[in-house]
Amino acid sequence: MGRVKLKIKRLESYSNRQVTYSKRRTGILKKAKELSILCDIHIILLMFSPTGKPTLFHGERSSIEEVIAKFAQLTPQERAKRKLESLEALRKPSRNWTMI
Amino acid sequence: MGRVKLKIKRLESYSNRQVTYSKRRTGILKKAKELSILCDIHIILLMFSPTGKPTLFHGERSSIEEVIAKFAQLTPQERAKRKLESLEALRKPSRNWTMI
DNA sequence: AGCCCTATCTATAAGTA
DNA sequence: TTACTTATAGATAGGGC
Repeated sequence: MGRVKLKIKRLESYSNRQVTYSKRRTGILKKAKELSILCDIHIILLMFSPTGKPTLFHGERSSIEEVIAKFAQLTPQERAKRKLESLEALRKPSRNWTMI
Repeated sequence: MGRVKLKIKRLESYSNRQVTYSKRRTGILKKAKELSILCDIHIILLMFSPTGKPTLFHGERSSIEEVIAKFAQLTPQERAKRKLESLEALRKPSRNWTMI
């Protein structure tokens, strides 16, 4: 969608990967938000920049735990039992996150 | 991106939400795949159709467990210890999933 | 319920300052 | 580099089968 048609393969230049990530991150986040609103659905988008910085998007209706539990088709009982223990770390503050 | 500019709000009609979901799902999956390849990054996209059918995309380099563990900044040791127990259900077969 | 079409809107690759 | 611009490629809303 630019001046030139890109081949979809790993960009050679690191700085190019950063610039492209930055631009496309904005775009895909917008798409995820629009989709979640228009169609009233649960959605999770989790991605890492080339430098390793994570971005998490989830719809307004749901936390990441809820969506993943839904995906795993856990019953509420199972969910409570397991407590989605491994995901609790996601709630720890003071991380280099972008949470949306 | 169509004949008319859509207002980004919940679509009134259920059938319309389904149709729009189907179209935009294709689009956002393509974006996720392109981003993961171009920028050589980890990414997870998990979404549910209006009927509740889940779709999971993850880059070729990583499983959902790996990406989420990375996000949670678990060490390999922690990861092994916890075994990401709650996510094991994701591996169960014969679900109504689209895994990509 | 899909699957094509295409006018129209949107994202973005390079370019520019 | 940090934005901003814009020509162009890409996504999609509504319509037709």
